[in-house]
Amino acid sequence: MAKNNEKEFVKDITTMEEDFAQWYTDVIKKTDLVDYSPVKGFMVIKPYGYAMWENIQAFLDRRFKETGHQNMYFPLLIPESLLNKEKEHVEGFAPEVAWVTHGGNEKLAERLCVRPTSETIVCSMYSKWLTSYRELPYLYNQWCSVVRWEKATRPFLRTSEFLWQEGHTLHETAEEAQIETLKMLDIYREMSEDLLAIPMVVGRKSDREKFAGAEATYTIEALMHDGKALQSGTSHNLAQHFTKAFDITFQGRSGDLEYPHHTSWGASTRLIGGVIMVHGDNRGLVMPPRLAPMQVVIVPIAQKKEGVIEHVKTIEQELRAKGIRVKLDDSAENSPGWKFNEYEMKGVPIRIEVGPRDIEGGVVMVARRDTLEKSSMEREGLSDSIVVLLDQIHSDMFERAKKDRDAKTFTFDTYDEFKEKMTSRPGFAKTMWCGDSQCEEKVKAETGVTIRCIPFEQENLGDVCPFCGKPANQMVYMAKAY
RNA sequence: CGGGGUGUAGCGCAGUUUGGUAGCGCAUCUGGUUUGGGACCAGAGGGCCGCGGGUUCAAAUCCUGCCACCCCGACCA
Repeated sequence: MAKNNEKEFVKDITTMEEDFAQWYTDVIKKTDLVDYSPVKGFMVIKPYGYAMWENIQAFLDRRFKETGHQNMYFPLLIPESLLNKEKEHVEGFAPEVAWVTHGGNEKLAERLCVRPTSETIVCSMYSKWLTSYRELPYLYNQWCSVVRWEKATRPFLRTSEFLWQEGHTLHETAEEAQIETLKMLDIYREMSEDLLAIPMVVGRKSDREKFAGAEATYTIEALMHDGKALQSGTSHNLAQHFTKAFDITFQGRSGDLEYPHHTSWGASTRLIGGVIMVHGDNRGLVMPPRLAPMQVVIVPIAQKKEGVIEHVKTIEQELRAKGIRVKLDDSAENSPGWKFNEYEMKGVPIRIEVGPRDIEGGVVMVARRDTLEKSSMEREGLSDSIVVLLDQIHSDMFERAKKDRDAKTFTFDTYDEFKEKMTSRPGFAKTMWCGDSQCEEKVKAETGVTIRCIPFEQENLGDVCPFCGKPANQMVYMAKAY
């Protein structure tokens, strides 16, 4: 058998080393995850991409419900007057909202914005509903899409419309709201690690980077292959900013009227972009097994030979009975070689090849997408072996991603060293920081690097801010961001 | 909003410099042989060359206006 030739396999995909942005575009197009629509920045998510989103939804939705949340649905359109009620919020979002100005041919008396996020419409409804502390907490979530008129768009990473979920909760006390904020952040971290196999840096946003209208924003941040960071989920403690602006009150235990404490949290289809850029390689996608729409593909060899199809069908049924998402590709149109390449590009975690020789020997050939290793396995007990292997692939992928992230994480002593390292080998920079927004702004203006996160897991790297020389008592992660 | 690029068959592209029958690869269809890393042979179909105006005997090609998308920056999940 001919040795695999790298060039032969990547003919359709630009290599990451050559041009990372082009690699990303090639991968999503060739693997049929999305297509561009007639409207700039709006994309069609095709079945293979949407199945990834469905698996993310299923994981999160289950965890939301396990933690007491219920789904509901709020309207797409928000009157301008509502959007304007919270000052910081409207300043943050006004530049990028889409407006509806006409109904049919009639000009509307008040224009309506297409939701960029739903805090305002949710709060206006909550203010009608809430009366007593006995009704708290409000634990609601919605699955929907939002629109933000972006100037520069990339499929999944930044689109003008994106799918997400947004949770909106009300609590009697500040302590409860803070607990909720962190609980939901932790569900995002758990989803990322257990489903996507992506290690996250977890912590709080600086004031400059926090959500418009939030008291505090918490975030999970992932590092991509090219050394840029991706904000992958956020949870906001909104305190009483919105509940006061929208006059949401309840009669408390003491009998006095009180404002509830408020949280919101969201994760979007952007996560799919993260999966591609954390795990992908020059052959295309590498799907983490629990997220993969297809976990195993079976490719029969010499399938017209007597008994081959019948044999692979028994394997298919056994795997399916174990709850494995399996596809048997017995189409006659394409050769086995074509199928190998196709499913490799699509990132299917395990490929099983079965031909007359294997049937004879009571084995199958099993190829791992993540390592590209190919070995033979006993036909007897195969489905159990595959279940174990899928879990092994998940943890190997997680560990590999973590190693890659750690290798791209660095410390430094001087601002010049920081600039040099950010240019020559971009990634996460760990550093002490003074806490001054002006210092942060200056670094961003000069280098394009921002504070991604003030991590919960702090380390003591000294007591001076290397950017301005002022005293510093907190460590931050900095990076260029998507 | 600045800089760059691209619009030609379902997809990817050549042809534009120097105007003269609209091409190539893949895909599709027909028949046959194949199948352990993108099979082969023979045949077939498929086009408002982004849109509008102009120059010319003649425009994918030259001039002009517009539109769209992609990439890189500034702004943002």
